[in-house]
Amino acid sequence: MNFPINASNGVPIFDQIARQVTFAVADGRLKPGQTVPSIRAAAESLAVNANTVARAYRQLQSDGVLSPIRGTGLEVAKDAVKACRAARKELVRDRLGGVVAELHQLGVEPDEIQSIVESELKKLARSS
Amino acid sequence: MNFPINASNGVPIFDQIARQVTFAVADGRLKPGQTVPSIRAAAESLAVNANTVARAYRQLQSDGVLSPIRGTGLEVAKDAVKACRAARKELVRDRLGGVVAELHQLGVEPDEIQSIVESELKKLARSS
Amino acid sequence: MNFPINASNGVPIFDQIARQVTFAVADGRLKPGQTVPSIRAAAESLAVNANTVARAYRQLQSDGVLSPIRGTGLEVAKDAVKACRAARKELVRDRLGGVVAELHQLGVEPDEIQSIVESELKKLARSS
Amino acid sequence: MNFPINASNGVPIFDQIARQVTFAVADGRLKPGQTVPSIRAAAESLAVNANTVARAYRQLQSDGVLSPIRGTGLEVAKDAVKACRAARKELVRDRLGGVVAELHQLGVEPDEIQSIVESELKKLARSS
DNA sequence: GTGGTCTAGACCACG
DNA sequence: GTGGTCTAGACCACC
Repeated sequence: MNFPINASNGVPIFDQIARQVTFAVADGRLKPGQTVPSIRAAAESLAVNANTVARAYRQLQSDGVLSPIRGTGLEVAKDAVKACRAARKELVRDRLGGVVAELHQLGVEPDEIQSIVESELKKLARSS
Repeated sequence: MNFPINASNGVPIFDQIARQVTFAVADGRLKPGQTVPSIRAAAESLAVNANTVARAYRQLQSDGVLSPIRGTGLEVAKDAVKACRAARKELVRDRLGGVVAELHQLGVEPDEIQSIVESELKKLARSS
Repeated sequence: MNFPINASNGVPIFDQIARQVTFAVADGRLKPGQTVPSIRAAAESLAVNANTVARAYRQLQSDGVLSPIRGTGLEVAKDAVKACRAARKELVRDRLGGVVAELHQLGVEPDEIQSIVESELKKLARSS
Repeated sequence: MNFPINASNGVPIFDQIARQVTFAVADGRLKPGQTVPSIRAAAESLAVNANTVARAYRQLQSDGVLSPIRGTGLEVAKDAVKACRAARKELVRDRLGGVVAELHQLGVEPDEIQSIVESELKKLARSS
C-alpha cells in the first residue's frame, strides 16, 4: 500500500486509492482474505485525510472488492479477483476509448494518435 | 459550426466548443477574417446555454484566436492559425499523455495500452 | 420533500433521505425528469448538514435513481421508476424478513409475531 | 449454549448472545441456579472473541439475569425468570414495532406489511 | 446558483 | 484498536 497520490490530477484522490486497490487485487498483489491497511494507517501513510480513505474503502465495499470484518478491519472479498480484473479492463478501455473518441471527433488522424501514444510511452520508459 | 456536444463527457461544454473552434482554425476549416456565429445563434444551434458559448468565446479571445469587431461580432484573428496549430498539438499531447501516464502508474503495460488504442481506433473507423 | 428525520433511529440519516426519495419515485410522488431540491436547500429544510444530503444524493446516483444536469441540479432518471419499485419491495422484504428471522431464531412463535405486528399497526393507525 | 451466531446481521454479536440467554431463561430452557458456560468455553463453542462473551455476560449481570458465584462462575439469578419474560416481551415488541413504524413512515400499507410477514413466516416454516 | 472534493475533528458502537 | 456517521467549513469547476 505505497503508491503516489497525485493531488492535482483531476482524478479525485478517493478514486485513485480505490483504483490502486482494485488493480492490486486484479494483479494478485493483494489476495482474497488479506486485510487492507486500516483507514487511519492508510490515511497517514498517504498523507491524506482519513475520511478520504474511508470513502475509497466504502466504494470498494459497494463494488464487492472489500468486505468488513467487524471490529477488525476490511479484507479483500473472496470473489473479488474476477470483478477487479473486469473493472481493470473496463477502466482501461474507458479511459483510452474516451480520449481517443474525443480526439477523433476533433479531427485528429488515427496515425497521429498512435504515434503520440508511442512517443509518450517511450518518454515514460526513459523516466522510470 | 455544427458539431455534437457531449454533455456527459467529463469535458466541460465550453471547452468542447473552444476546442472545436481552435481545431477548425488549425485545420483551415475556419480562416482568418471569417466571422463565427453570434453567441445566441451558436447557443441555439448547439442547444446550449448562451453563457456557456460566451465563456468559450471569451477564452478564445484571451487565447488570441478570436478578435472582436465592433458592432459586428467576432472574427478569427489574422495570426490565429499558428497559435491554433500549436494549441492543437499541445492538447493532443496533453490528453493522450495524461491518460497514458495515469494507466502506466496503475501498472498497465505499454503493449496493452497500444493494442487497446488500436482497437478503439478501428471501432471508430467502422462506425463512421 | 418534507418528511421527518429521526436522528436516533439507528438508521443513518443519509439512508433515510435516500429511502424517502426512492419511495417517492416508486409511489409516483416524484416523477422522472423532475428535479429534486438542491443539496443546500434540502439540507436547510431537513435541518441537516449539506454533506449528509450530498451523500444521500450520491448514493441515489450510483443506484441510477438520480442523474446530474450540469450546473443545474439533479433530476429523477428516466428509467428510475422500475428500479425504485424493485428497491422498495426489496427493502420492505429485507427489513421485515430480517426481524422475523431474528425472532424466529430466538424461539418466538409465528402466532405471537403476527399478533404483535397487528397490534403495532393498530397503534399506528390510531396515532395518525 | 449452542446456537448460531450471525456476524453479518447488523445485530451486535454480544447482543445476540445476551438475547439467547435471556430467551432461554424466559422459556425455561435455563433454570435459576443453573450455571452458564465459562466465558472461555462459550467463546470457543461460539467461535467468538472472549471479550464479546464477557460483554454479553456483563450486560446480563447488570440486567439481573446472571449473578456471580465466587470462584465458580455465573449462575442464572433466582428471580431472573420474571425479568426475562418481561425483557423478551419488550424486545419482541420493540423490534417489530420499530420496523413496522419505519415502514409505515415510508408509506407502506398495513396490508402489505402483514402479508409479507406472513410469507416470511411460511418461508421459515418450510426451511426448518 | 449548482454539485464535487477535501479537510478537520467529534462522537458512537463493536471486538 | 477497528469502521461509521455527522458536522463544519473551505475551495473548485461548471452553467
